[in-house]
Amino acid sequence: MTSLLRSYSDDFYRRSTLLVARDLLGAQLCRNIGGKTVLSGPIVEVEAYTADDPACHASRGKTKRCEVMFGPPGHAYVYFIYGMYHCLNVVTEPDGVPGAVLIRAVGADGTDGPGKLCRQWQIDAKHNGLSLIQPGGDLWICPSKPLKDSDIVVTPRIGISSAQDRLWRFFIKDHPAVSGKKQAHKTYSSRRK
DNA sequence: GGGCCGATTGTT
DNA sequence: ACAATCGGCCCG
Repeated sequence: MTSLLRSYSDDFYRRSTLLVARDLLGAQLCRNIGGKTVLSGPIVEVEAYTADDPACHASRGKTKRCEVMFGPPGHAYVYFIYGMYHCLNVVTEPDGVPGAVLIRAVGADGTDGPGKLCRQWQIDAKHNGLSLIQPGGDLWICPSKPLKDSDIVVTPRIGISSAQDRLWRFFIKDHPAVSGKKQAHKTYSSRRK
């Protein structure tokens, strides 16, 4: 197996949030804890959030919580939700333009769902704003062979009440770690414009 | 300062 | 269907 000590540069993240979301599927999310323990697994489920999107934390302007989304791409946006969970996002778009991809599931033991991923990988508010482009750091993302469009499924995003017409959730077809399996879906290659 | 709500999850 | 659990956000 090839080394995990590689990572996407900020050029990868300084693009359309929807493209970054799609391209993150299959990439290896990697985690060092205390400088030694390494966790890793392929990203299998993501969601996109953008500036003109009513479901996005940044849609009504910059606040203390979401300010990282307005910063440079390739950094972690970690927020606290429902009084008990953290969720991990990757910041996208050029510096000054908000955008992020929510990491909903990783193909490692028991890491389905964004809340459980952060709990099990010990990701919390102290990682908010952290750069993800240093291989071997606390948290980074290692490139992988691109997936075929026919292996990707799109659906509305989970847990939001607005913008249900946007098919901005992407996951790897038939992957066991994907959450919310009962949802209706379409293949990425047949998505409507 | 107060009240409401949430990009979740596990139980009833 | 609903409880757990609490910081963020908006209003006043």
